[in-house]
Amino acid sequence: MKDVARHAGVSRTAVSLVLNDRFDVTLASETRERVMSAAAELGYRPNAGARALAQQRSDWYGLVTEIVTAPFAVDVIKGAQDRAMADEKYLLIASTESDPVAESAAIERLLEQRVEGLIYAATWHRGVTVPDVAREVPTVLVNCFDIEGRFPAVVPDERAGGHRATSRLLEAGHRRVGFINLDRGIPAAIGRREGYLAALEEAGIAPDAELEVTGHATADSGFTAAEELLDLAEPPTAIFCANDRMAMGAYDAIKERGMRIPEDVAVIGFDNQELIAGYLRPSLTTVALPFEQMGAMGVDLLAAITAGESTGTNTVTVDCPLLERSSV
Amino acid sequence: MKDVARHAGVSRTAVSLVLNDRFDVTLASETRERVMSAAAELGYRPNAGARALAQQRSDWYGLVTEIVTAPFAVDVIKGAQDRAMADEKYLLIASTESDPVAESAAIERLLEQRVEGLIYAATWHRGVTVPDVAREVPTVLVNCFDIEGRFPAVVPDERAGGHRATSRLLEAGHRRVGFINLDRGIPAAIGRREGYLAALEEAGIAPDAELEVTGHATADSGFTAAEELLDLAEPPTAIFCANDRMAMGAYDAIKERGMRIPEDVAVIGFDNQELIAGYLRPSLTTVALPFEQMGAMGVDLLAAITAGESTGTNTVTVDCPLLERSSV
DNA sequence: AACCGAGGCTAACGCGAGTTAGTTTCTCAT
DNA sequence: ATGAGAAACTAACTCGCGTTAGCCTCGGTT
Repeated sequence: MKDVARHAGVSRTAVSLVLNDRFDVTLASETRERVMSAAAELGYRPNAGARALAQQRSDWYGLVTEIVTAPFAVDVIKGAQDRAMADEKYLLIASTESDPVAESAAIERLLEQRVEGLIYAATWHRGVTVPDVAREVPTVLVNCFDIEGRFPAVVPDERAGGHRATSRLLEAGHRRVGFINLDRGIPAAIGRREGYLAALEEAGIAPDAELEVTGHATADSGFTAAEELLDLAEPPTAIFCANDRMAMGAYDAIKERGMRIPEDVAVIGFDNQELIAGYLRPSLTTVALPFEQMGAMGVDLLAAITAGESTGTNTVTVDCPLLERSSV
Repeated sequence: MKDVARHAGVSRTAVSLVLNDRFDVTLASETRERVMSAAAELGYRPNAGARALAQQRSDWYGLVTEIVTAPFAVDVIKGAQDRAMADEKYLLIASTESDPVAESAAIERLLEQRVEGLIYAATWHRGVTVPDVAREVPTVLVNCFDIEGRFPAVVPDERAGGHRATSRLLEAGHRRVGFINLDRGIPAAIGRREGYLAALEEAGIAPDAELEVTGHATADSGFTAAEELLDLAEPPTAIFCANDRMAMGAYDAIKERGMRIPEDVAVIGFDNQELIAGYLRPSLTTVALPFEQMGAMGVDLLAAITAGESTGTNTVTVDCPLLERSSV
């Protein structure tokens, strides 16, 4: 900056004023131009760190997530990143393996970088305990919620998603809709089931306990669960699988019996794992978890909080859209 | 820091010396302790930005990658992140959509943050053109190489991977090994084919052009290609698919004919996309692309370069391990 | 008694910016 | 001719920290 000043024949102050578009201070437009061209000529690149020091703000948010090769994490990162960039903010990403100690350490490192806020994202929707240090700056949870309710959170609307999937099958004319749920207790299992039952009720269909089975989130367990359903005296004509992996197993079970999808049995999944849903044959209609949107929403919330526009510990739910493919 | 100094009754200089473990300067150990406890008591957290300014080094590397949402990208990030953390370095991640303009802009932003080096990672192995600005700092390419050979690169050993996959099938006793390759021209297709042919030759088997077909990286094309192979007068007893998605399609083709995997036809994939390989039934034996390792290696290379230990534009190849599952 | 060196510590400068209080020059109305 | 005010700049301080040169004290030598 000193060089630019010398090159333009002005003070360093002037350079700073010009480069920051400070029009409240009067500078001859001829001077402004001289500075601008000097900066361009010298290839001047401002030092973001020095600016952060002087301005007492870093323009950074920290994103803490269990990267564990989970395909989900990336979408959150991408959503957050894009939104942050639009706000001229940067994202410092810290990956943890959900080891509480390492997690605290990672957050402390982010705090040393003077992040203005934290986004704590989980790879699967659940209650979490956020390290105490996180309270030093505004913190927003994404795809998870604080067990003690101390932080604002952004979570997917599992119930609406389950409702949407089930309704889609009912609209297609199915009356016996099987449901392969996830292990009980987790928010996804609870919410999706509520949605399933609500949709049935709205359609005036009494729920049949026989049609509800539980898998364990794997393709194998989906296979077993689907067999169980197809073995019923009065088997379902459609199956709502609480995740795509189980749907993948269900596909095998259906095909092994020589039945066709969707003609004989319609299938709908949940999660929209592209690699599965997009490449199964036929491609899988499924409900998407809005990771990207949640990431963006997290940044928005953080921005609102740091700007003092929002506060408190409210929870925002994000809609889960249905992606129509060929299995219904 | 000033507060800590006051609280401990020493100068700020002393605090700095203590906190940085500068034992070359003599300080009474009693003083050191007083400073340490004062810092702990006040919950002092150093300002990384200020330190960076004073020391003229940021401890940051920039990681530029396209569409972070590709399942591959995460592993590179994770590998790089973990290795960087171990070196007390931080990673600033910038995602781009492989739009040259946006890419340059992203790199410029990283340079403003004074990153000490850049890692430019691609989601699929290929030649790329890196924006010129990248030359301002040490830059390493990961999973891609500079068309003009100006940058050092870390790439997977496609040939060895293809060789390994084919050999595995030959060892299992197969003599007619089909090969569903990717579209010609890309490094993955070329390398994997070379490995395939080399393995055949070593086993004294003459390559049969009939056994080599081309797909287009999708499950559907894998299905079609597999049908083509199975329709041969003398069909293969094993199929090496150049990626897992095509293997997914091949599975369907094989199963539809009532044949079993691996008893009637063995299948081996490439890429190790967990969601596919791990959940197919039977699970897919496949060759893994060492993304995590390449990310780590990228950081290592960068560290070596900035330390002046390495230089030049050499290309490092990383081995692709075979993951045994149940399809062979 | 004068000198010396080691131990223990700090004043002061610099890193690259933003910001404020002030100075100088010019113009115009009185 | 005299202010007064606007226009056009700049000196100097600050942010939080690392670093160097130097200061002071004290014990031991010659």
